[in-house]
Amino acid sequence: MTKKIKIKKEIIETPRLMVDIVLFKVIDNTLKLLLIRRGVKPFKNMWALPGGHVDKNEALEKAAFRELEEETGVKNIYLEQLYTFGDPYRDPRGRAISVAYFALGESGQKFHLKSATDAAEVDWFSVKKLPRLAFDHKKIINYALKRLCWKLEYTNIARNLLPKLFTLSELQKTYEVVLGKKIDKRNFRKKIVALNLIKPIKKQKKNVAYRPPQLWTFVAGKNLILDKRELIF
Amino acid sequence: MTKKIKIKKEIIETPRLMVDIVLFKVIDNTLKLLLIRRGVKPFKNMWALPGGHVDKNEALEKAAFRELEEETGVKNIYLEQLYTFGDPYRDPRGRAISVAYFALGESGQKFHLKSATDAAEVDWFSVKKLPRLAFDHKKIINYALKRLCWKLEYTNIARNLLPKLFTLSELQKTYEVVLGKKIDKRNFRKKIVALNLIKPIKKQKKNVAYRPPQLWTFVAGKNLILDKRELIF
DNA sequence: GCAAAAGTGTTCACGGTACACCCATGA
DNA sequence: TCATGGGTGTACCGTGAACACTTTTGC
Repeated sequence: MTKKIKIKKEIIETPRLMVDIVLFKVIDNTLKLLLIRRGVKPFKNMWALPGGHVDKNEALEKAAFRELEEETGVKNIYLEQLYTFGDPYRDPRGRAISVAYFALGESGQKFHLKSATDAAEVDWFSVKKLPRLAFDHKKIINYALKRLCWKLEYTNIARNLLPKLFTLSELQKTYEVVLGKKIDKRNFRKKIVALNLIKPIKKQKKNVAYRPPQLWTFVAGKNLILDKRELIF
Repeated sequence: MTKKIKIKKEIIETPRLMVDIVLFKVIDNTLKLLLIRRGVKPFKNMWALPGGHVDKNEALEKAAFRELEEETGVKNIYLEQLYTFGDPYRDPRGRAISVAYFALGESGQKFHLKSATDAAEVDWFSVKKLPRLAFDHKKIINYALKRLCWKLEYTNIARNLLPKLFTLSELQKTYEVVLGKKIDKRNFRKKIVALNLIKPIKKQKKNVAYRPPQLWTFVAGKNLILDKRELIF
């Protein structure tokens, strides 16, 4: 070890700080998330969440965006902080805490997945068929899944899972896939429309071999919490 | 091997990791929180949240308990993680991120407040009359207040603000003080009792100059999320 | 005309809210 | 007997859930 390290150690012995990102996306009517295959030790060749170290003067969120793009090529997504995992033994290399981020990609959006030195492979996995995961990433994912389900029901976060224009059936399908349950079509439409979060646009979807559906778009340009739960964030 | 050392070197360039604690308690029918007057620079003599550095191999929650006790003498409280604040310029000494914790003390509980070298003074402040605060602590407190209001309505977290035995009026008062609004007595009782979270015990409160009230206690030994919101955590 | 998804209303149960009076005790 | 907080019930409204048929298009 160099002298520099020694000095730093004396000043403040602080844990390493990292970010990990759980990126969800609905693909083929399935809720999927993005994983990388680790190209380096520890857990080499095992699947893990994209993530890495926070730079000395880098905002946490920026580190999350950067690591995601470096390791997977993904950018332009919705991102919010999830929870900070700090178990002293969660990383075999030594103490490291991870600020986990929760991210959503638009259903239609094409990502140009690319791998990197430390991410030998990148791929989408159904949340129902996850491989064994490195570190405590399984725990982080479970937490993210709960957050996603909750936010879908009590916020307009679905906007980040859908393209600008969509049909009510597509919206409903998104809810069903994420929540893992069937929803009554009439009740769903009534409720969603009553919330005034989406509005119909003049166009209809064309060239479908059945009655052309109305296209809708989200009204507000930002993410909202519905009713009293505005208190949460 | 050389490579390994190189990685270590990079890792050392990590932000400092700290914890801050927002401890709430109801005193004299007012929602208060615990602050320290800083005994050291920066922000010397200014009021701030209790908190400090996380030790190299210390769990985050443990660091929060430790710092709180060291700086204020307070122990045996309810604690949960709130949010991680990581703005690069939040600390004038240089990059530091803070994992904020949210804590609750029992209304009757006596704390032996004591000051320390870095906490020259310790005191409770009404959330409505807070002094100017060091760092971004005002922001952290606002966030904690929202979390508290929300959790009070959708979880049984009130258990941590009250002593083992309490009257329904005391419970209602706690809700009113935290939420900052009057609640109808009959509706409150109906709702609370219907939730089956509390049960009456045989004893009544004695030596009061009016009809002696029934004493109640929380049923479950742990903290719960009510109804569908079990999804959140 | 048929396949395929779009679109549409009513009924019922339950939880939230508004609202006012009598009760038990100590002084 | 009075002052003080304790304790109780009913009526109304809005939201959530259950449930089935007609419509519009492309082929």
